[in-house]
Amino acid sequence: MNEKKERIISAAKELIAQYGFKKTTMDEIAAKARMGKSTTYYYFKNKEDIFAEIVRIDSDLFRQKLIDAIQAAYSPQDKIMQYVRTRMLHLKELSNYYKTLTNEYLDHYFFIEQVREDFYSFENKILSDLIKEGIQQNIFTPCDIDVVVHMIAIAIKGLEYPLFIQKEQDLEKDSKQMMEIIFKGIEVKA
Amino acid sequence: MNEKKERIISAAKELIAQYGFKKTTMDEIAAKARMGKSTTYYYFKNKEDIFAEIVRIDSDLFRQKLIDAIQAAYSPQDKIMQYVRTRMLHLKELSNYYKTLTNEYLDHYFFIEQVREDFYSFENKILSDLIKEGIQQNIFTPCDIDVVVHMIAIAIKGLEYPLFIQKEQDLEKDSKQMMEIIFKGIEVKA
DNA sequence: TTTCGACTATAAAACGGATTTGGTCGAGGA
DNA sequence: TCCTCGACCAAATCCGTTTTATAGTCGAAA
Repeated sequence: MNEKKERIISAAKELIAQYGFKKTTMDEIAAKARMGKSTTYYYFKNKEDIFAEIVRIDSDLFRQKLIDAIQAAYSPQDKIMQYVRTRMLHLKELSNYYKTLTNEYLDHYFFIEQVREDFYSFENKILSDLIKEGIQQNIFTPCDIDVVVHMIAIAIKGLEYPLFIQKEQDLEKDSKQMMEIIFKGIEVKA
Repeated sequence: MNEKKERIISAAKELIAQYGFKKTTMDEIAAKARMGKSTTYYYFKNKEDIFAEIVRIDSDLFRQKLIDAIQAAYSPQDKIMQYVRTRMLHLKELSNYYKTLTNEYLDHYFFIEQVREDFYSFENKILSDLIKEGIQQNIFTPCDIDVVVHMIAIAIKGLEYPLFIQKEQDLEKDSKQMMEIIFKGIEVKA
């Protein structure tokens, strides 16, 4: 990516993070990037394209952080726990990306659905592999992996909820406790 | 409650269920209840009060169904499972009540917060008691009850999510599987 | 190849008058 | 005293119109 393109992305990123996609104008983006509005159209097809690029960058960053978190952990339990923890902690920082995934007024943009699906697949693959690994190591009971992954995904949705309604919550602690219960259960062992 | 009041409630309930609180006018409610608009003000302080009463009635109904479900079950596990299952299944039917609890454009009405808090306390109490019961019967491991209840509440939020975004989902199956995992955990028992 | 000012078409905002709507009041009926 | 309602009000909402803002184009020029 050349330097001009980066200037546009950088400007748009800041503006959109602060004012949202709709309230940010191409004039503002161009001004902040120190060029005429028309010039931005030399580098990007349209406004939506700029946004798509920003989301793509955030998405890659987010995934990399998740992968790093997993690799830094050892046991399958710890890997899953770090995955969930990292997911929660970074989600609120990556506001553009998160808004993209949740804000429904963006639904009609074509690429959004793609981004959501891509992340869903990514998450599904990671969790499936970790569960599989755990079963092979005789750490997790043999089970329907898809069901377990689906349940973890639901639990994550629940953990995400306070984020969604902007309620302050100890995401790290909640994530940890939730995964602990999913690992151990609450019944007395026979 | 006298007969006139019931006529107002009944009329308002149907209209609001169909058109929503905002789009339903006092004239319509009065007409459907076969009385002059002014008369409705003899029985209720204002429009909001009518709505509050409807929500209160739905709320009572909902709670009763939950209590019944618990009493029909035996083991603590089954009670909790039936609680969650019943909660999911009836939530979408009680549209007025559910909208009240989730639709944020009602946030500014004072009584809504109260309704939410009341239900939260109710749910908390029920779940706490069931967990406590399970621990006493040596079925659940001794643990921080508040944490466990909080985690179940989060799991419920996650299960609720498809309801919230109107996505079709097998709530009954998901509820069952989720609770099974929370009871048993996914780790191999030592 | 890159930049931009001038331009266009359309979507959104601003406006203002007409209408609707939540709520009050006092007269009158049971 | 309890209940009902028509007439009324102020505020909110609606709706058609005009004005403005904005995304995107184009051709000239550097």
